[in-house]
Parts: sequence; structure tokens; C-alpha cells
Amino acid sequence: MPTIDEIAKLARVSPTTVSKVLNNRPYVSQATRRRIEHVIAETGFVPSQWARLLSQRRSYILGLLIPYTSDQLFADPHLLEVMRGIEASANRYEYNLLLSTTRAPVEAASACTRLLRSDVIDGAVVVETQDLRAFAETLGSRPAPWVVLGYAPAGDVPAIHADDYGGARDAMHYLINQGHRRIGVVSSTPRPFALDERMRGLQDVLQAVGLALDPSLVVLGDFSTVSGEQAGHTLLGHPNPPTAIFALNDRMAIGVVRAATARGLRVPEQLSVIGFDDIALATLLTPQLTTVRQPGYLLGETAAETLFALLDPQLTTPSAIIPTELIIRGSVQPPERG
Amino acid sequence: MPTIDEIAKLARVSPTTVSKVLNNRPYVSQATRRRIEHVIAETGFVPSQWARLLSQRRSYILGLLIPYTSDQLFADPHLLEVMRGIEASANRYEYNLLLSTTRAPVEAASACTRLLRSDVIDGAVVVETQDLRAFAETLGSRPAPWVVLGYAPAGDVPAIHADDYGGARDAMHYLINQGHRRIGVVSSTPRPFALDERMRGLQDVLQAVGLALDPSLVVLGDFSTVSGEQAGHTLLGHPNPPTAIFALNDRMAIGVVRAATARGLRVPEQLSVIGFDDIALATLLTPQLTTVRQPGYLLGETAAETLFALLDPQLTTPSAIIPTELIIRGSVQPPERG
DNA sequence: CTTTTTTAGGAAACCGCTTCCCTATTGATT
DNA sequence: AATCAATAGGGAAGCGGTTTCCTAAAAAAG
Repeated sequence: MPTIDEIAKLARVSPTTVSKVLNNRPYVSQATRRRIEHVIAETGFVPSQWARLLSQRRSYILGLLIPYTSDQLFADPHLLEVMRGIEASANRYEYNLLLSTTRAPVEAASACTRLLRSDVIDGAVVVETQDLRAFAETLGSRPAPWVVLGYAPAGDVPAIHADDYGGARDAMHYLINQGHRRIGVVSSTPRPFALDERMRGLQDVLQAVGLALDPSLVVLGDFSTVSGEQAGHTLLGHPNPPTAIFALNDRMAIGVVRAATARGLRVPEQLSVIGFDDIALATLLTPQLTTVRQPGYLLGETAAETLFALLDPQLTTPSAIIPTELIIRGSVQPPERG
Repeated sequence: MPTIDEIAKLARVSPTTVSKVLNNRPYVSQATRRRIEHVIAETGFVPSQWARLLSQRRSYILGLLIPYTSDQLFADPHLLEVMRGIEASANRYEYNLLLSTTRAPVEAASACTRLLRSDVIDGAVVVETQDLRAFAETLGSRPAPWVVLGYAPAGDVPAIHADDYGGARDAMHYLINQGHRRIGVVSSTPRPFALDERMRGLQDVLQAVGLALDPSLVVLGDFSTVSGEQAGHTLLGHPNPPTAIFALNDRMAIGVVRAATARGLRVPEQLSVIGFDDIALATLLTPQLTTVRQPGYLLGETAAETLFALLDPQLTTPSAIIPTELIIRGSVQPPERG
């Protein structure tokens, strides 16, 4: 691969002039410009990014730091949808995406820190994780700008998340309006803030109608379908089983439906199920899953846009809360008169 | 962010010595080493990658060049599975993944070329596309090493793909053994080589048993579920409709099932459907989809491993053909006696 | 006690590009 | 015709590391 000096020599000009042409700067005559462009085309010269960035201080690479193992990432349709939004937005700004996952959860913080303090990326979208608070503190001074997808660990980093609280309220309201009183919940164990918010939302609604959340009707899963299935069996094996189950994400909701089916219970006739996320799969099942839509694409897009706003010190977009929407399909109906 | 010179000054040594410590090289006394390490920890110094790479010539970034729009990418479960394999493998080698998709298909070649000729990435896994042959030719001399996921446009670039021919044969054999004689095919229009291979496989089997492929029973889709649905309607609206349909990927197969259901036909009783890929969704439908498994994870992993073999000039792994496997589930049964 | 080898550390060149600043030429203005 | 501004182009100093080569001191060998 030729260097700028060789191009300069071939075009009988100085490297400075070649650089001007490469960067579309003025003060180069038409003739010279054409000559240089010709040499560049001829040799197939592509300027070294490293060298360029060393002086320019922009890599046009955006980090997408996901503190999960790649298996977890690719198993999560909602997160993939978020990625799609980020990708689209990055593309629009001519940015490339550097994907960084971790092998072990323990590495998450250190890998993120390393990348954010290095100069490989201009900024990053970091997916929320438990130890984000500790992570934010170890970051030290002057890391690359970053945006959290989820709830911010500290006040000064922008966070993009859906209205988990409101979404959970909507779902719970709906179940109660349909006449359900005994409602099971499938939550998650290493809870990200989003899940806390959903729990809070659902509890507030229960409280408002004078119901209390029966702790024995709350089972913890790990977001996966199989954990939802287990949770479903636990709940349905309860001596006084619920008439409806609110799974705090769709994959677990699908697991619950599966557990119900395995036990010979028909959904929604004998058990109503409601999820959260609205992944594509939700419409492909029978019955189609009633759920709270969390617009993943929009979340990703907003996160990226917020980051770009941070990079170009124009206006600082504040943290954003993306509204959710209750999507009523076929997995919920009023309980049978017992 | 401090530079190596400032660290050197703080530790009262030369930049050279700091560099030695950073790269774990000998000829630094224990005391000095400790002192420098202390300063580094204290300041949170992370060496500039750009500068380092400018002299070292390795970026530890792998390109994943996907000549689709991000929408297409994230809609394709099989491709995501492949990505997961690549990610896992890259992770193992401590490589980061640079994701590059394109907005318009037209840009594909130029974007890939640019990245492969630049020094941002050490190598790339390029997903096969139509204009790959032209692309390979424009690449010019000394691009970064690359590996094709799919069929190679030229002889000298390693290609990783599944045994599309054999897989299609297996599927077709199975259908014929089940007694089907009138078989519809849903193929794709801007055909990648993989689809050609599948067509070839299925035609060879038909020919071997003395049947010819009825051209009016071949409908083209675009890999998406909706295109499969349309294709399904076309085939089922045929005056002499098929008893079985072989969709050349699972998403289209799902579309076919949906079309059949919409027309009041029961699968597999009145129509057998077989797909290709074995995406996760295949098991979640009723009936579960009989299909040809193409091990996406393994494909991705193999592609990445091949690339790493290319980077470290040890042994050159040749192009690999990954075997497929017929997965018999519930969407195929012998045709009803007409 | 020399001589040789090894260790510890530093000076400076270099990687490939950008940018600041300077000079010479051309064109516009009075 | 003289003056001034704009244009065209180049020299050289960075950017932040690594690496080569060199020197001095310490350790090992004789």
C-alpha cells in the first residue's frame, strides 16, 4: 500500500498538497487536483486511518458496549432490535460500529473502561448492567462520551430507556380491568433497573385498587424462555394459582404459555398471559401474545442520536424516556367464573 | 488523557522505559517497573491505540462486512446466528468486531473495498453478495485478508459455506420418500450461489427419480416471511397445486404455512412444507417445521477461525464446507390419497 | 583484578498523515 | 504602475506511541 509521500512523488507535488486533495480543501489548482486524483485512482491508494486519526482525533467508530456474553445478546430479540436502531443511526452519520461483548460478566466493566478510555472509539452506547455504577466511578477523567441504554448510574451520563413504570402500570390496569384479581408475576433475579421500575409500576397499580402483591406469586427468571417456563410451572403449581400472569419480558411470557400448555391449560381461556417488549415472535404464536411494546428500534436510534449530539457540541439532548404502548392481542381475557 | 511522555516525566524515566513496561518487555528493573506501573494506575493512563498501531500494524479489529441494509441483517435469524459464531470466535482471540452494513446495496462493494484497503481492520469476514466477483477484482493489491461467507467469487479467497447442494438433496429425497410427486419450490430472485446450489440439488434428485421440475411450480421470493406468504398463495392457487412445498429458507417456509392456513389448508395433513436453515423459530410454530439445518454458529466460527489462520501465517485452512442435517419435525407427512 | 557479558535506561528516528506557517505567484484595486 | 489580497504550493513540526541503537553500570567469567 503506497503512502501519501509516494503519491506526492508520483504526482510531483508535496504531501501537503496531496493531503489537501484528500480532504477536499481549497488552494489547489484544478490541474494539480486532477493530476493527484488520477494518481490516487491509479494506485488504489487509501490513506491510513491510524495516521489520519492520530492527528485528527476522530475515528468515526462508535462503540456498542454490551456487557453480556454474545450468546445472551443474540438470544435477546429486543436487544437486537435496539442494535438495529443504533446501526441505522450510525450509518446515517457515516460511523462504523464496534461491537464489544464480554466473555465473562466480570470482565464487563474492565473491557468497557478500557475501550472508553482508549481512543479507538469516539463514543459509546453502553447497555446497562448491574455494576454500572462502580464502572462509572472507575472511568476516571475524560473518557469518551457515552450514553447508557437503560437507567443511568450517575446523574451526569445521559440515559435512554423506555417508560417501564408506565408500561407495567398499563399492563396491570388492563389485567385488573379484565377482572383478574389473582395475578402472578415473573420478574428477574439480577435485576436491572428497568425491571425494578416495572415492578414498581405494577405494585402501585395493585395498591391503588386495594390489592397487595402476594409474594408467593412472584417468581424470578433470567429473561430466557426456559426460565419463564420454569416460573410458569412454579406459579401454576401454586395451591391457589393465579388467573393471569404478567411476565416482565416476552420471552419469559412465551415460556409461561408453554408451561401452561404442557399442563393442559388453555391460554387465554384458563390462564391469561401478558408480556413486555413486543418482540416479533409475539405475533407468530397462537394465541398471539398481548404485551407492552417497548420500541427497540427507536430506543437504539435515540441513544445513538443522543451520543452524536454529545460528540458535536451543539445542543445536549437530555436523557429520554421513550413511551411504551399496550398491544392487545389474544393471550388475555377475563377469568372464568370460578 | 496523559501521554506516554507525561507518564515518563512523572516516573522520572524516559518514554522508552515506559513503553517497555507497557509491552512487558525486559531490561527494566523491578523498582522502576513498579514505580511506572504505579503512575499508570494513578493517572488511569491508557496508551493511544492509534499511535501504537501506527508503529505496530495491528488493530485487533476484525471487519464483519455485510452487504445488506441493517434491516435485512437483523431480520435474518440465520445470519444473526452466524454473527454469534463470529463474535464468539473473535472474542476468543481478543479481537473486536467492526460491523459494517450498507444503506443501499449499490454502496456495498465500495464500502467493503474501502475498509479492506484501509488499515482500520486486520481482516474481514465478508458475507457473499451478487456483485462480489466484480468487487474482488476492484480490490487491487494487498488488501487485508478476507474470507467469504458463502461461495467465493474467485479461486484464491477462502469461502465457508454449508453443503447447500447436499442439504437440498436430503430434503427432496425425504419429500419423495414420503410419497410426494408434485412439489412446489419457493426460491429467491437475486440469487446468491447458495440458492443456486440448493436448486441444483433438488433438481438432481427429481431427475434421478424420473421427475422433472415443473417451472410453474417454482416461485421466487426474497427470503422474507411475507414473500413466502405470497409465494405460498401463488402456488396454492395453481390449477394443479402441489402436495408439498420446499421453501429454500425457513422464513419463507413460515410464510407458506401461513398462506396455507389462511386458505383453510391444514399443514401437514393437506400440505407438507419443508424449509432450510433451521432457525430457532422453527420449533416454536405448530406444527414444528421440518427443515434442513444449516449450523449458523459453526459457519460463523469457522469463517473467523479461517481468517485468523490467514492472519497468523501458520497453516492456511482451506475453504470449508459445513455439513447440513435434515431435521424431521411435524410439517411433512405423506400426501392424502387424491 | 581485568575482561567480557548482561542489564538498565535513554536519545532519536520513524510510522503516515495533518496542520501551521511561510513564500511566490497571480489577480484585483486604486 | 503600484499596492494589496487571494491563490497555489511547500517545509517542517507535530500526533503518541515503538524500535533501533547506543552508553553506562553491574554481574559473571577468567
